[in-house]
Order: sequence, then C-alpha cells, then structure tokens
Amino acid sequence: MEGKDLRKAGLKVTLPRLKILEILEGSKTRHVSAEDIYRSLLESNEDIGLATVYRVLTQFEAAGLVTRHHFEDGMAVFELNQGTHHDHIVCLDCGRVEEFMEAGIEERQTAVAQKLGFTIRDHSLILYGNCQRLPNCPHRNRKSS
Amino acid sequence: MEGKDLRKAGLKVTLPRLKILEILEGSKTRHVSAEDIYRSLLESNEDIGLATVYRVLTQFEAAGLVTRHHFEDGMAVFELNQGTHHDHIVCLDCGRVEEFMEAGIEERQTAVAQKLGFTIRDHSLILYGNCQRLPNCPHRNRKSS
DNA sequence: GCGCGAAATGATACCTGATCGCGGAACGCC
DNA sequence: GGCGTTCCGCGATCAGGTATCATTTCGCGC
Repeated sequence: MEGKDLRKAGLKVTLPRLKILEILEGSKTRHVSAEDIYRSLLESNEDIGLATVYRVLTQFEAAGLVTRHHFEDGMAVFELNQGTHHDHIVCLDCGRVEEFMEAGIEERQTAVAQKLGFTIRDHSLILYGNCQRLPNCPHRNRKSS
Repeated sequence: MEGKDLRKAGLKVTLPRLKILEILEGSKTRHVSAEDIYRSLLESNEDIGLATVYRVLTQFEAAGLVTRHHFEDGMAVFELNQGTHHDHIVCLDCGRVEEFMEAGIEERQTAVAQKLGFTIRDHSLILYGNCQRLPNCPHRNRKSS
C-alpha cells in the first residue's frame, strides 16, 4: 500500500499520511492505538502531531482503509483492512488478539436481525478468554487485567 | 429488588444505592449511562454526586447486579441483571436496543475459542442495523448517527 | 519548474467521560 | 443512643479525543 492507494481513497498524499500507513503496515500486532502510532512516529523522529494522528486515522476509517475497534478497556484501536472480514478474541491475561471467521455465526446473526425486524449493517463480536499461556505466546508477562 | 438484595450482595444499604437501584428498575430503556442516572437523580431532587453514581455502578457491577456495556460510541451503559444472558442489537437510526439470545451462536463461539486454544470467559456481541422505523418504534426521531 | 488557492498540519486549548482524595456524614452492630 | 467503619459529596484531576487557528504543504494549471 502506498501513495496511489491514498489517492484512490480520495485523500491527498501527504507525508503524515504515508508515514502512518507505513506504521500500520509494519506493526507487529495489527491492532494499534493512536498513541501507539504517535509513539512510533516520535521514535522515527517524525515531527507529526497527535491531533494529526487522530485526524488521519479517522479519515482512513471513513475511506475504508482501516477499521476502528473498541476492546474492553474502551480505548480505540485501529487495524489495516486487508479484505476479509473477521472477528476477534482477546486474551485477558496477555492482551494478545487473534482473529477468526465463522460462517455459521455470521449467518445466524443475519437471521436473528431479520427476525427482529432489523436490517443488519455491521456487527462487533469480541470473545474474551485466557490463551493458556502457550509457550509461543508472544505477549507473555504483559500487563494483567 | 430492594434493601435486602444490596445486603445479600455484600453492600451496605445506603440511600444513594437504593435510589440508583430504583432508577435502574424504573428506567424505560433498560440501558442507561451514568449521566442518565445522575440526571434522574437531579430531577428527583436527590443530592447525590456524580462520583457516587460511578462508584455505586462499579460496585453493582462487581456484585453482579448490573452489567456494563460499551456500544459503538464508547460510552458505558449499564443494565440491571435479570438472570439470563443475552446479546444486543442496536438501531443506528434511533438508538433502540433489542436483546436476543441464540444458542447456536453461543455454541459456535465456544467451539471457535477452543480451536484457537482459548478458554472463553466472556464475550460481547453487538449487531448494528436499522429497525426499519416500524410504527411502534418508541424511539423515532431520536438523534441520528 | 513555478505560483497560487485549497487543503492539511502542528501546537495547544478545550471537552467529556470517568476516577481520585479527603474531610465530614451515615450506617448498623451493640 | 454510641461509636468504629464505611460511605458520600465535592472539587481536583486524569485520559482519550476534538476544535481552533496560524502556518505549511500539496498539486494543478501554466
């Protein structure tokens, strides 16, 4: 993803937007907060204000480039859209986020909505659990809730 | 629900707690924010501080009397627990909230979590849609998103 | 390349939802 | 009723996020 993707999305190509895209792509965790991005920018000695980070993320969301999630702590995190829809499961011990997609669940959601007289537009499904501290958990010893 | 329920929950019976319980029970919408409750209290000329409302709601949550939800706008709303688990569907036009429960969805959630090596502890499923402005929608003409 | 108007940015003040700290008040066991 | 413990009201405070506005940057037409 690069300049032309921004233009395609109807956004001017500016340095802050490029840098933020870059960070979203390069991030290991896929789910980052505005502050995370701001901190990354500072570390790369980019002189980009926090307000700009928020503005750009909001524009990216409106343009469909990223999705905004609210996990349990209420703080917004952002994720680069890579085509396919999915839901999330969050480890309460280590904060790790896994993604999944279950056609059966999706179907039933639509059915339920219809039964209640709603036209479904969107949904948010987040499971919370413990990831059993598998040895390969990359987030072990992170802050506990 | 009354004084003895508070005591059963390990909480002293105090006027603020009783009043707040009362409001939760009497509320038409079942899903109310701390500010909603605070406003109700002011209207009834109760001299109860906003901080107390938050404290009491947090205690109620810890005691299992209420559940806290974060709908799309991020603001917390509280709902009196009346036994059965359920999920929510929110109308994007009018803000109406309906509740539903789909055993098939619940089952699949557990299965997915297990497959990913998680022990599921909790989940949040919220559908967003349009309620087709049925004539009996009690929320028509509320703020639009 | 260059100039120019529109759009974007950075700094900072501000807003809102929520929490903290503390002196004084209320609860409830006796 | 008396008294220790818990709770409460108030105001200060915090954190995430937004609005304002002067300055800078983009990119189109030349």
